[in-house]
Amino acid sequence: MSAHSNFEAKAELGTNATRATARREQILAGATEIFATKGFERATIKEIARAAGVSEGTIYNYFRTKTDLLFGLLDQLNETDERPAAFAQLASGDTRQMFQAQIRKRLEGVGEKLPLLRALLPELLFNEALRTRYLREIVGPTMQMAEGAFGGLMAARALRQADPALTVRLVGGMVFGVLMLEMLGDQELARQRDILPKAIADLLFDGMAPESHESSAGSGEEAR
Amino acid sequence: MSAHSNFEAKAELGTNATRATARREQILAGATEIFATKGFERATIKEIARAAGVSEGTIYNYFRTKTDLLFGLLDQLNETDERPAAFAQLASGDTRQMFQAQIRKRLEGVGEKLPLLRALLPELLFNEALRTRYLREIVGPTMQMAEGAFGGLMAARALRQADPALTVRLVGGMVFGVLMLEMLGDQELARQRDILPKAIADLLFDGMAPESHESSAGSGEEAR
Amino acid sequence: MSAHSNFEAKAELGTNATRATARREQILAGATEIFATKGFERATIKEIARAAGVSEGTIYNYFRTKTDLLFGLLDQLNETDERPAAFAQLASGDTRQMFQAQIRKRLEGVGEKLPLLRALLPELLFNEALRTRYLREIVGPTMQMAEGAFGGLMAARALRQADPALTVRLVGGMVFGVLMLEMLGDQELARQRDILPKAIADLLFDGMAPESHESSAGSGEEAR
Amino acid sequence: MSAHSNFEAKAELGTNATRATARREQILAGATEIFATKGFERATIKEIARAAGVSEGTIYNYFRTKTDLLFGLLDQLNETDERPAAFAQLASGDTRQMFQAQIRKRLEGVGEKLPLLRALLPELLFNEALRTRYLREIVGPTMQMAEGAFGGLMAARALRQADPALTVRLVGGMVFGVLMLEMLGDQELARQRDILPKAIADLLFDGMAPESHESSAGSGEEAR
DNA sequence: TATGAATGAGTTTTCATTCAT
DNA sequence: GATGAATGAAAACTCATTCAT
Repeated sequence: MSAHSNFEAKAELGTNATRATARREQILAGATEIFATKGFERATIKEIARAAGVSEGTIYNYFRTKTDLLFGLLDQLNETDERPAAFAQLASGDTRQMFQAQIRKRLEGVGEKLPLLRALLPELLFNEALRTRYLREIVGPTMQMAEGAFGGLMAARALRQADPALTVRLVGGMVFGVLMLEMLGDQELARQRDILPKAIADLLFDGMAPESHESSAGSGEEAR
Repeated sequence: MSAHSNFEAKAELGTNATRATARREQILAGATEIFATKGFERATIKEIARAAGVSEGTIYNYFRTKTDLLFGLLDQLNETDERPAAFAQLASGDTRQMFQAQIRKRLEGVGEKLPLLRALLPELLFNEALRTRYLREIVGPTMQMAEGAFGGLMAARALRQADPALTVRLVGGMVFGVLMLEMLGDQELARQRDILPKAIADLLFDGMAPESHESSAGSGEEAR
Repeated sequence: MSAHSNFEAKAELGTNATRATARREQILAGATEIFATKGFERATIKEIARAAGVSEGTIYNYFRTKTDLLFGLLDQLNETDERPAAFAQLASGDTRQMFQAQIRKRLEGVGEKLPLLRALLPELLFNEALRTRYLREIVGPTMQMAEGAFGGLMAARALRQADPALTVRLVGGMVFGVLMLEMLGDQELARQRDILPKAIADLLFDGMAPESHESSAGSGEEAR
Repeated sequence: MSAHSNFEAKAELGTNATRATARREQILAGATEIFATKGFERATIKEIARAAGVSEGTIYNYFRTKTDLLFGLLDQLNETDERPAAFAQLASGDTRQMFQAQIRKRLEGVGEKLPLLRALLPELLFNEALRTRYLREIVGPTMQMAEGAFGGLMAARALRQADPALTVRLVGGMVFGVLMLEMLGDQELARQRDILPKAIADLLFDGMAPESHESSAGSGEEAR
């Protein structure tokens, strides 16, 4: 997204109510871009305004402070999320296939929101209020949903017996950590990105039963 | 570490050469404390000086800029590391036990350096030079060593056949990600912190072979 | 005067010409309220608009700049003034009684306009143009009229012989200064506010003649 | 005081302890000058810094905020005050002469501090905290002292019988109000400034007794 | 005429860095 | 070497004013 890509956005604005919403999103897009590039503190309102195609003053008509922009990003993260549907399907069909597909979808979804994550993550470590809201609104619900799905699979003997809460955190942490490693510039991961879902699925399901071993070796979705 | 705990450090200084080194470390300790608490940008030299028990001017006798302090932390991360010895032992004895112990040790080691990590991590995302050095000096060597160890285990059929490079990243990412989740305030992980090494080992080794299954169920180090 | 008390004023407007005038006054009322509360600089057009029940843009249809609002207040001060009649009556009847009554009336009049005064006064010190107009249009005429009245009284031996111009300024200054002391929060004055006119009259007339002494002690209007 | 008159002040600084004090006063002098000229809000830190001969940053090494500068002025007003001695002498000698001399001294004293007053006065109306401190630290003590002195005179029959508290406020208000009128540009007062003390004394003492009348007419201190 | 969103100049304040002592 | 006062560039934020609707 170029720093000037939003300049014509004004023309597209519709009714009075939607204009405000559109303007808000326009600004948040600019903020995401700059925050993700330089981090929250090093980003200046001037830059964000330029990237969003508005004046500095306008930003303050929509967000009370620079920090409010950060919280605005959280809201956006919330809105663009279709977690609910995501895990529901896990329980049906060939579990391993479903799981692998699910992981792939999650990775892609996160990939799209990577800039948003890069923008938020460092601040989450230092801003207590932001962290609390993130935990309550994003991490918490996701974990609960996943625990349910994992618990279901385990009950159905479709997954190795273990503590669902812990397992979910291990898998979630793995996805999260692998993503961070990639953000940090690990080349190997970038290269093998396509086999990642399969590798993760293998790790989880190989422990299930003897026959799962061959499945790991020969079957499954090909890396795209 | 209290903000005033270093005030008397000056008295303990020895020879001329070591005095300078000690002073450097004194300053880096202060920097770690403050960076970890407030992040790099929000930390001020004044605060760091106070935490380190020196004056602002003195800091500039040892570090050219505030950013150099950050790079100084990297050096410190390097020094305190005994990675070499760490993975060497993996190849011998009961692999699973060793692995589990190893993971535990790693987690504890990282735990000690958590402040250092909190201080560095966010900046790694935005400071290209820092990131490059981190990858070259820390991540790279660690990964290579671990790849060697994992590769050895796999060759000895002591670990499930898979791409060692990818496996190492999955495991490393998991440790890393789980740590981040905990830093973000996940309560469940904090509660189960002691079983974590076993859970990770189970995940890795259960996929191995039929007999490993019972090992997962009955054996193993108890949670402390 | 509540911040929302003027919202329905629009409905009461009459002919085209008076509508404009009414709107002007509506705005000036809002300006007075806010200026008096926060001072000229700290008052914002947005606040004034809200207090006046109009939009910011509308204010600029009636006043070219924020400073023009200030000058508008001067005009209002002029209009509400019935100084002419005020001093005329001084020359007749029991001078002391009349004087005392007059002072009381003046104090009450000023009391009503206190917000206006609070709004204007500080700016008078720093805005040369405003001050000049204030002197020419308000202070000057008032002083002249009062000088005439005082001069008349002195000529009629109804008042101690003295320079009328100076005496008027002493009395005017006293009224003014006492008012300021009260605005600054002096409690004693607030408590004795009702006897003030008598005390001032006593001060002025006791110097007249021997018999005025007892008048000071026993007679006179009671404090309400 | 010109905007650049303090540039060489730095050279005159002495010991470490006094340097800080001198720098503080240097800054307060600049603040007084600019506040008195343009008012608190319109004054900018940049201007004050230039007038004080320091950089903007330096001001913030001595005062936490712009408002703190204002409170610093209050402190200065306190220090330069020799009220205590002032009223003590009233009780002795020819009361009227003493009083007149006292008023003259007060007027001169206030004259010196006129810039300080101009700087503070408008803000006193709108800044509650400032006003409270001003009342407690300046107005209150002054009034109490004067009440004592006036009460003493009245008890000694050297002054017309009246409520001392109210009388003090009338006289104080008169001095204050006359000063304001002069600040507002009244020419008459500027012209008669020298006779002011006598005129005020006359007003107060003529009400005393028959023989005081001639004193008012023929005697007394000549205008300088 | 009335509206209120948009603008950007101008303000206070912070803080890395320098340098005289 | 050590100190910490001085500096001024740069940032967040405010608000009078404009102007399209």
